[in-house]
Amino acid sequence: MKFYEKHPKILLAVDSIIFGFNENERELKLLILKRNFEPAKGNWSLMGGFVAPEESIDGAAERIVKELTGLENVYMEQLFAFGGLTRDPGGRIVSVAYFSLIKLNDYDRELAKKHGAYWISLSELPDLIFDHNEMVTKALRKLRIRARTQPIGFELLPEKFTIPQLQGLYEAIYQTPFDKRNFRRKLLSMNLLEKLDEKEKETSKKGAFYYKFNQEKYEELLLKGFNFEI
Amino acid sequence: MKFYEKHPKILLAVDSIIFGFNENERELKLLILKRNFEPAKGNWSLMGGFVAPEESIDGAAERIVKELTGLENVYMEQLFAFGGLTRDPGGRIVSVAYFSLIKLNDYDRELAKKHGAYWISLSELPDLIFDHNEMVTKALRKLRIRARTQPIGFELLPEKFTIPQLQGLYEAIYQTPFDKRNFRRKLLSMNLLEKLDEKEKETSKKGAFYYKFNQEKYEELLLKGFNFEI
DNA sequence: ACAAAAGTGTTACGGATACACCCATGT
DNA sequence: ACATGGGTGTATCCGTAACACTTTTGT
Repeated sequence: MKFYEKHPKILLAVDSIIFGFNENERELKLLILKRNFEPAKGNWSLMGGFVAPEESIDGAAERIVKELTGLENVYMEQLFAFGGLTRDPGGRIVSVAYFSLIKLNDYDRELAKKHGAYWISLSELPDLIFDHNEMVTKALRKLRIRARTQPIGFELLPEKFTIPQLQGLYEAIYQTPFDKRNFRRKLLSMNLLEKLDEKEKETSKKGAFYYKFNQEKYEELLLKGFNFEI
Repeated sequence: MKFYEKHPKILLAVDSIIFGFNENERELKLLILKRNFEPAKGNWSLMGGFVAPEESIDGAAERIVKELTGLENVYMEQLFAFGGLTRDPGGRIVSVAYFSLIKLNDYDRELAKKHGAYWISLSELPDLIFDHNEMVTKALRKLRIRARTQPIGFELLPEKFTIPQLQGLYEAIYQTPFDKRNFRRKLLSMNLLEKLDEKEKETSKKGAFYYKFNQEKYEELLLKGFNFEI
C-alpha cells in the first residue's frame, strides 16, 4: 500500500562538519576536502553525500564519516537542515548537516588521503563551497553551547588525559584562556574524573597525572538531576 | 547545466508545532488537527505538508502555518529533521519540523475550522500520529531553552501586556511558579520594558499597568554584548 | 469593610572570579 | 642551579533565592 505517490520528491544530502583535536597541539581542527566532481570541482568543501532511499538520514551521516575516516560510533549530532532554493548551483538540494567529534590520532590516514582530505585549523579555514562556511559557523556555535553543559569534550580526547590537556581543549573550543586553578577546581568538584597513578611526562619535567572520565558515574548522577556545567 | 541527475530523490515534508497563548488564560496551547487523508486518517496530527520543488523548506513551513492560521511573519524556528526509515507508514518521508509562536487571538478561526484544527492544552495532549509526540516534546524543550535567553516570549503576547500576564506566560512555559518580586525586578532591570500610562482593569480592581517590549532598544543592547536572561 | 490582585525591599547564601606562590624534575 | 610546566588556597563580589506586608479600588 503506497500513499503520497503524486507528490514530488527532492534530492536530499547530508554534510559533515568533522571536528578533531590532538591533545598535544592546542587547536581545534576541521576535516575538509578538495571536491573531485562537478560543480565546483577542485574547491574546498565539507564531506557530504546523498541520502539513499533505504537509509535514514542519521545512517547517511554515519556512512559519510566512516567513508572518510574509517571511524564508527563517533559522537555525532544533527546540526540543521539547509533548504534554500539556490544553495547548490548544481540543482535543488536540501542538505542536513551533522557535526562529529573525533580524536585526531584515531582516523584512517589512507582513507582520508584517498578522498583528498586535510585537517585545517579553525583559524585558517579557507572559503568553502556553497553555504559550507555557514554550516561550520553554526556547528562551532552549537559545539560551544554543548560543551558547556554536556561532557562531550571527552570525545575529543583519548581515554587518559591530563587536566592541562583538558583545559587546552576547552581553551581551543572557546578561543579564550581559563584560570587553571578555577578550571581544575570546577572539573574535579563534579567527581566525574578518576585520577590514575600514571603521569604524562612528555610535556613537562614534573609530569601531570592522567585522569579518565567516568561515564557510568555521570549517567548515575544524571538520574539524580545533576547538570554538567563548565 | 544539470548535475546529480543519477541520484535518487526522496519525499520531503515539513511539520509545524504551533504554540499559542492567551494572556487571560494561564496555559500554553498547541494547534493540532484531525487528519483528513490516509494513512492514519481521523487521528490527531500536527499540521504538515510536502515541500515543493520550487520552494525552500522555510518557505514550506511558512506556507503551512499560513494555510492553517492565516498568519504571516510569525516567529518560527527550525526544530529538527526527522529522517528515520519507518517514521511514516505511508512511505519513506523525511520531515523537517518547525515550531511557531502565535498570539491566540490573532489567528483566522474560519481557516482553522476548515482544516479541523483545535487548540489543545499541553497538559491534555492526546496521542498524535507517527513521531509527532516526539516532535512536540522536542519543541517544548527547545522553546524552554530559547525563552530563557531570548526575548521570544513577547511573540506570544499582545503588544501591550502587564507584568503579571508576562509572568503567567513564563509560568505556563516552564510549568513552575516564580516569585513575583524577583520576576518583576529581573525583567525591569533589563530596561527593555516600557511602562505605559494605561492600566489593565479586567482582572483586578486595582488594575495593572501595561508595558510594551522595546525591540529597538533590545537590538541596540545586543550590539553592546548584552545577553537577555531570565 | 472587605476581598482580590498589584506592587514593593531587604537579607542570606553560594557560586564565580581574581589572584601569586611552591613543587617536582630533567638538563 | 635553573628553567619549565604542574599543582594549590583564599578573599571578594554579585546575582539568586527566600520571604511578608501595604496599596488600590470595585462591590
